[in-house]
Amino acid sequence: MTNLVYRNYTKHYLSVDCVILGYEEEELKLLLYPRGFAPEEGKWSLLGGFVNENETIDNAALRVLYNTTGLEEIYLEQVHSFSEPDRDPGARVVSIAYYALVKINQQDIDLVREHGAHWWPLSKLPDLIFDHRRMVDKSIERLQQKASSQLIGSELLPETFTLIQLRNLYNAIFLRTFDPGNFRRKILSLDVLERLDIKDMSGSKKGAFYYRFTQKSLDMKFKPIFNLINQD
Amino acid sequence: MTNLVYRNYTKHYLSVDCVILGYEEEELKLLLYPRGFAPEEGKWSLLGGFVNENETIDNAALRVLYNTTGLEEIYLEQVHSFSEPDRDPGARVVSIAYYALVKINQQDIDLVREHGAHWWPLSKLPDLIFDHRRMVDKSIERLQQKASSQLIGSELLPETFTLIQLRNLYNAIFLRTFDPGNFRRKILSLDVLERLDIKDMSGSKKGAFYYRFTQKSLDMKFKPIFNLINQD
DNA sequence: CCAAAAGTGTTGCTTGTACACCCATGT
DNA sequence: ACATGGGTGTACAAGCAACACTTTTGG
Repeated sequence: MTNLVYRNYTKHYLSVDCVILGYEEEELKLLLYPRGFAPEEGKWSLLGGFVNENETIDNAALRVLYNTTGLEEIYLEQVHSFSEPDRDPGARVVSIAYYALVKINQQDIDLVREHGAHWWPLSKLPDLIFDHRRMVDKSIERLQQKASSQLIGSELLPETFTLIQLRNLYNAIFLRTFDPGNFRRKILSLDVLERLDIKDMSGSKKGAFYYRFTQKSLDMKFKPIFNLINQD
Repeated sequence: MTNLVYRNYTKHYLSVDCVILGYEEEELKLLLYPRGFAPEEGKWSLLGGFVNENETIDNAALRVLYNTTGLEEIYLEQVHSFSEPDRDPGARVVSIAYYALVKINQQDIDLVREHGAHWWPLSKLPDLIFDHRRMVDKSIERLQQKASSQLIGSELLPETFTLIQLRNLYNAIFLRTFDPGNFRRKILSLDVLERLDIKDMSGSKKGAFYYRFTQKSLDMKFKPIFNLINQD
C-alpha cells in the first residue's frame, strides 16, 4: 500500500510517554516505573510504549494507560514531541509526551503496585531516565495553563468534594496558597459547581458542604476528551 | 547499534509540516505550495518534509524552511503531532506541525515564487490537503496564546515600526480592533520598546514615531528560540 | 462558652475600557 | 485655518488581594 515516493525516507521508532498525575494527601503525585536494567538502572521511568502500525498516538497513549493501570476514559492531553537522536541510547526513538489526570484510589494503588509502579510526590521525584524530567516539567506547565483557563478537578478529585479540597488541589498545582475567601467566591462565580445538602464533618465542627460539578459543565469538558481519543 | 529489544516494534514515517506565517498589507499570510498531482491535486499544501535519521524534528523543520525559502534563524514553535493512520493516503505518516514567523519582503517573495509557493491571506485560504487545515487552526490558536502572554512583532515586522503598525499586527492576529490609546499605553508599559527620533510621515501630517525592540528584550526572546534549535 | 474551621463582607488597589480631548503639520 | 491622524487624559467599571468579621457546633 505504501506509495513508492516514500521509500527513500527513513522510518523511526515512535513511542508515547505518559506523565500520569494523581492527587492524594494534598499533593500531586506522579506514577513511575522502576527501571530494572542498564543503562540508567535504578532510575525511574514514565509509563510508555511504542506506537503500533494502525493506531493514532492518542490511542497508543490510552492503550499504555489501560495496560498498566487498567483505567479507561482517562483525561489525556498531548504535550510535546522529543526527538534528540540520542535521547534513548538503545535506539533512535522519537517520543511524544502526554499528561494524564487520574483519581488515585485504593484499588488502583493495588493494581498499580502489581505492575511495580509507584506514586511519587511531585516535590520529591527520584532521578528519571532520558529526558523524562523535561517531559514532566513541560506537562506541569501545561497543566497550570489549563487550570488557569478552566476549573479542573473532576479528573483528580472524588465525585463530591468540599471547596477546601478543591482549594488544596489548586494550591498543589500552583505551589502557592490561595486565599480561602477569594478562592471560594471566584470558583462559585464560574457557575459550574452545585452544592449538595451533605456536609463533610471530618475537618471541623461546623462542617463543610460537599459540591460536585454540574452535569452541564462535565458535558462541556468531556467533549474535547473524547474527541482526542477518536479523531486525533 | 539498535537494541534488539526494539526490533519487534513498527517504525513509522515521520514528517514535519510548517505553518509559515508572515505579515503584509495589514493581514497575516500563510505560505502554501500548490499540489500538482493526485490525490488532492489542485489543493494547497503546507511546506513539509520527512525527518531524517540523525536530526531532531526541530532541525527537520528548520531544514525544510531553509530549503524552500532560504531563510535561516527563523522563529519556530512546535504545535502538535497528527497521527490518524490514513491522514496521508500514500502511506502511514505521522506529522508534527510547527508554526514559523517570518518577515515578508520582496526578495523572499521572489525566492518563494521560484519554488512555486504563494502567500495566502489567512482570511481567504484555499482548500488544503489532508489535515493541514487543522494544523493551521491549531497554530493560530497557539500564536494567539503566545501573543497574549508576550509582545510579539520582532519576528513579523521590520526592525523599526510604528505603534500603529504594531497595533495593526495585533488586530490581524486577534481578528479584532484594539483601542489606539489603550493599546499604546499597555504596550509601552511593558518596557520592551524604545522610541527612535525618526518619524514615519507616510500615514499622517503629524507623523508617527518609529520604535524598535530593545536589545535586552530581544536577547530574552531569542534565547528560547535557539534552545529550540539545538536542544529539541 | 469557647476554640476552630467554614463562610461572608469590606475596602483599597490595579487593570481594562470607552471615549473625549489635545497636538502637530501639510495642504 | 482646518482636516487628519497621532498621541494624552479622564472617568467609570471589573477584578483582585488582603484581611476583618460572622457563623456554626463539638467539646
